[in-house]
This record gives sequence, C-alpha cells and structure tokens, in this order.
Amino acid sequence: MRRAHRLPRAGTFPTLPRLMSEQVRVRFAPSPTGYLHVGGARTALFNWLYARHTGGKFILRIEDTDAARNTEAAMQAIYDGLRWLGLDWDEGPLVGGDFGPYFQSQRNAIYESYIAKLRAGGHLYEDGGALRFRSLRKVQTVDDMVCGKIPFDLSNAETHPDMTIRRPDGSWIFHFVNVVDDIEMKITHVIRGEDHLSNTPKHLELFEALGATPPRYAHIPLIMNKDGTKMSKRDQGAAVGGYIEGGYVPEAVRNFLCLLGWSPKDDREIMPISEVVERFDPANINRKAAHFDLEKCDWINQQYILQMPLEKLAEQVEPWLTKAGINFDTRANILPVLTLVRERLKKLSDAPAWMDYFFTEDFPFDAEAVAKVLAKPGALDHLRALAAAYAGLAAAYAGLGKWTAAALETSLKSQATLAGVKVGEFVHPARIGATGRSVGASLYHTLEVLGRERVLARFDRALAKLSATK
RNA sequence: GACCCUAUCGUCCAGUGGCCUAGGACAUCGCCCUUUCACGGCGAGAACACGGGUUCGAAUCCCGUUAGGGUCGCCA
Repeated sequence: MRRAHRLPRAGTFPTLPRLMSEQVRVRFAPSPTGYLHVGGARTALFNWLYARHTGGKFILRIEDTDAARNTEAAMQAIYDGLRWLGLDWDEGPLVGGDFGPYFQSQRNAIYESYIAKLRAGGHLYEDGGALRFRSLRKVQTVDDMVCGKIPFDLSNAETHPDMTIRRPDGSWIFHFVNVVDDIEMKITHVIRGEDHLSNTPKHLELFEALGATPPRYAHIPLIMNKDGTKMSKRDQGAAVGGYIEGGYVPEAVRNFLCLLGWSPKDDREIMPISEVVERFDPANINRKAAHFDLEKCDWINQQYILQMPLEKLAEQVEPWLTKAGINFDTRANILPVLTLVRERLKKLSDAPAWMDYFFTEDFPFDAEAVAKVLAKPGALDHLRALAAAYAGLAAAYAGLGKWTAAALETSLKSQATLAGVKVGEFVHPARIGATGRSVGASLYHTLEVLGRERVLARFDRALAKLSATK
C-alpha cells in the first residue's frame, strides 16, 4: 500500500529545478553526549559525502539545548571523532561561518523571533506554563530520498497531540529549534537517522506555519548490533573513540562505514575516499537496518595496513611503539622491521608485540617454545653449529654486505645437510635463539635485518643461558 | 496499543519480471604455498521469512501473516 505512493528513488532529487541554482547545504547536528556513536558518525559521513559530491557545504551544529549535557569534554568527543575520520566541516564550531552561532545554546534571540512569528500566526497556546504548537491537523506527506513518499495523517488529536516547543523554564524543545536552525542556516538536505522519520511530519507542520520551504529529507536506516539488538554506548564498536584507542586506521573505519547501508553496486569494497565521493548517491542508500560486523571492519583495517605506503604506516605505528616503551630511536629504524611484519598486523596496536625484540637485546625467551624446541636432543648442538657457520660466513664476507637472507638461507641449509637433519631442526632453534619466540616473520629476513653482530651475540646468549639451565 | 520503516547466506552488500541451478565480501571449514605465524591462491558448506495472488514466467509487483526496528516526551 505504501509502495504504491512512492516515487522512484533514483535520480529524483538532483533534477529538482530548485536545486539547480542552489548550493547544497547539509548539516550534522549532534547533541553532546560525551561520545560519538558510530551511527552518528555514519550520518555525519553521509552528509559529508553528499556535500563533497555536490560541491556543497557541510555544516556542524551542536544541539546543546540541554544545559546539563553541555560540557566541553562532550563537545571534544564530537570534534575528535569527526576529525579523526577526516570529516572536515565548512561551517560550525572552531571554524565559524555566516550563519552562526553554531551552538543552539547561543541562539536564543533567533528562537524568540520565531516564537513571535508563530504567535502572530495564532499557532501557539500555553499549557501549564509550556508553549504548544497547534497542529495544522491535516495530512503531511514526507517525500524521502531513501524511503519514498509517505503520507502521515495528523488529523487525529488523540493519536497526534500538539507538540510542546518550549518548557515552562524557557528552554527549547528539539523539534522547534531544529527546524528554526535548518531554516536560518539555509539547509537544503537533511540526511539523518531513521529514528526521525516519524518526527518529520511534525517538522513539516512547523515549516508550513513559518511559511518556509522544507529541505529534502533522507532518512537512513539505523545501525544495530550484529545479533540485531540495539546498539548502546557500551557495545563493541559503538563509540568512535574505541576505534581511535583500539589501533584502527581512520581511513579503514571510514571505508567500512561507507559500506554500511550504501554500496557502489559493483562489489568494490576497498575504495579510496575520492572514489566514494565521486560515486556517492543518497538514492542508493539501503532501506534495511545494517547489523554491525566488527570482524569485517577488522579485515578492512588489515587491508589498509597492507596497502598503505610504508612511510605512512610507520608514522601511524610509531605512537604505539612509543606507548609500549619500545626505544626505536628514529623512524628510519622501524621501516625494515615493518616491511617484515606488516602482514601480521590486524591493528596498529598489534605492532609492539611483533616488533619489540628488534629493538632490545634483553628480550625474554618464551618458555613454551624453549621447552618444545630447544629441549629436543641435538637442538643446542644445531644452534652451536649454525652460530659457528654464521660467524664463518660473516668473517669470509666481512664488510662485503653478504649478510643477506639468501646467503643465510644457503648456509643454514648446508649445515642441516651436513648434520643429516631436516631444515626445520636448524630453523626453529635459530628463530628462538634470535627472537626468543617461535612465531614471526621469515627467519632469514629477520636475521638479515637484525645484522651480524646482534645475531651472533643473541645466539651466544641463548646458548649460554639454555646450556646452563639444562 | 496506534502509526511508520524494513525483511536475500551467521554478517555486509549485488539482484529493480526471464541472463538466478541467486553473485561478491567478511567469518567458518578443507587443500595448496611455507621453517613458524601470517599474507596469498584454490575450493566447500551457507540465503530469497511464511501464505495467498498478478503473470506464459517472481527474489524481484500486489495483499495478508509473522518477525525486527522506529515514533507517539515539557530527550535529542
């Protein structure tokens, strides 16, 4: 029944005549709650994408009519989250603009003037000290870019009571200030969560009573937990701050969010944001609520780590190494190590665990690995033989740059042949001797990066330590 | 309760009447590569919620049921 009333979605709004001469102005209007929810972040992202796609403006407006929530820290979480995701705003807090102030708490005079307008039009009445808007009592049709045309019958006062727009203490209610600000800030398109869809007919009444043309609306589906339950603050992946602290690459999270409810229609997934900006079309936004899959986000994150230019990766990994107390001295030192271990990193925060033993000689030996490998008969002898061979290798080619992965491999393999054992009998003891653990990047490359002196010293140290305990 | 939105693999998406014995990705499982862990490659299992229509033909259109979500605040 609903579908019969819907207009085709594709291409409906960009061709509207009024938009041809009008620059797109969209806004993200969060209320400061102390954190930025992924759903909010995606709403901001879609607005930003639309602004960038059309060459319009992306505006940030803080809906802080609730004084109790209006704290600097809560505001900061919004700024930090948006900036981290690379969603720069053209007008709003910190950057200004021609339609400010961009905090509702500072727009009292404007709201008063609109109250006067409504009062003059006979649209208001008082009820227990509060101000109520007298509904127009007719059908309001929401023409939504995502959901199509939806008529709402507001004629029944029982089911649709007049909305309150101002409390007895003079503070404002969301519906009213939201509409006033959208008029004042010349907002052309409102892209917001689907939870506002049922509020929209009320907003339309306000626009009508104020004699203003409403913006175009696009209500995007909500984001739920993977199991379909509602996502709340504490849930995994709910807060943008969690990604910042969790070692995610901002571009990866943004890429993931782009794909939650929107699709380029051709199976492309890892996409540079410039391509998304180019191809983004609100008409292609899905109508079904998306369930949040953090594992897929992790995979995308890994893809970004894999594909990022090495220098850039180093830059992003650095703070994590510092935080873990790893003394890498200069960024140049971490580049060769990163080359070896990057395909093992799912998150930036994994870096210290894979890299620490490259930057200290005082690394621990993994007890389990030692018990499993070096305790085996002959293991220490193999290591001893290898140490001797490598020392010889080093001496033979001293200073000639022959301490290479290839040379080390050849040498190790011939030692294994000499001893009449499988290559692994040398490889595993060598890895533990040089790194203290049983897992890691390619052994020969690891040894190459470590360098002759350190490898030989480490073998000696391992031999001394493990022979003693034996 | 009323009104509104939604319904394809466990999850994200593709599919807009015939190209669908339903495609891709994550996850899962198997094999290959390999000194380990990964990366990578190959392969497998896995879905059109249900019931009625319309039509020569329906995942696609219509109706209903069921399920999920949203709104109905002097929250935003």
